[in-house]
Amino acid sequence: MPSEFSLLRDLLPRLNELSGALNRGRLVERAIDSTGHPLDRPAISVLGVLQLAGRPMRVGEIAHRMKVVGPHVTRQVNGLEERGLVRRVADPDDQRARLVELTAEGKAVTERYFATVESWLEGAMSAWTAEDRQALGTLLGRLAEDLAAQVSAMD
Amino acid sequence: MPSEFSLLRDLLPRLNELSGALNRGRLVERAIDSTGHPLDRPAISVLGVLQLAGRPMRVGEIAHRMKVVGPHVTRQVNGLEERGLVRRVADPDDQRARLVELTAEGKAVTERYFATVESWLEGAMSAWTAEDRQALGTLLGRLAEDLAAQVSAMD
DNA sequence: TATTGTTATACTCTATAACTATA
DNA sequence: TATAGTTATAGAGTATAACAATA
Repeated sequence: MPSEFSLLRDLLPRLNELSGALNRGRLVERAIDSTGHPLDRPAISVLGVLQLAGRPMRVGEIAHRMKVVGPHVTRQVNGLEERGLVRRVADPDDQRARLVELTAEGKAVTERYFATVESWLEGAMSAWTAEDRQALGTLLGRLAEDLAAQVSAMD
Repeated sequence: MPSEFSLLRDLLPRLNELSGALNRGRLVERAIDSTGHPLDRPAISVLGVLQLAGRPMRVGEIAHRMKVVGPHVTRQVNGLEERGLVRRVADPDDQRARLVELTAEGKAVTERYFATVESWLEGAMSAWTAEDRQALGTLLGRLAEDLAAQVSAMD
């Protein structure tokens, strides 16, 4: 009989391969090329957070979603503002804070980026059934949740 | 009816959450603490490659498996050698090259690390059925493969 | 005094370039 | 001249510390 399924031997290497395929293929970098702006990964990540939120956000809020610290977002926003992709506006509720919002060009750039990424994913998974897509999404979500719970339990 | 399953909305965020859960929890760093050596991620990665291969390897071979360039591995091996976790021995087949092999202490450290990681994975996934574990492994492997093929097709 | 954000600095990981030694 | 490895340097990404302004 075949030896039992092992998380260490059978699951961890798959996770490594996946992250390798994403990095090695420089998929993010190629999708950024399609935007016409020389952005880097954290910059496009800021744009993506704003786009998905669909509203202006504080620096601290963006940092929280990206799981990074504030100063890092400040620097990215500075660069994006210089390029005219975001602007800072006053926060009516708190004069200490300002809100970061996408400009029209920023929105267009982000939409081009997302469209490119989606078309590649569709290309890679064209042979997948709807059931398998759904199953992967569900299982991945569950793993992320269970790992987060495990981490909490360890603290 | 519910809107259709979207790779962009339903799969990509799950991948992000997973990588977030792994990084945010600093799982690798905690597992390293269990080894009793102040190693960093690339260093433990070199040890893991050697352990999984089960034989001495060339620097270039290690770099290939880690998907990084040679000089990076050289630096890691230098550090590991100073700590007595690996040693360099002559390659009988090619005098230009040397082989990197684990010392007894290096093996012990790697085994402690792997055991810790596995116990956490087991803890996180204790409620998972064997079928779901297997399904996730299979689907992840397939996704990694299909993405790699997509990248090849784009070159 | 607590919180939001910024500036300045430093650290980790990985890459490129130039060089040495052997094939 | 090609290949394996090393040394030195540089860059991207993110963190910590110190500070300013407002609550």
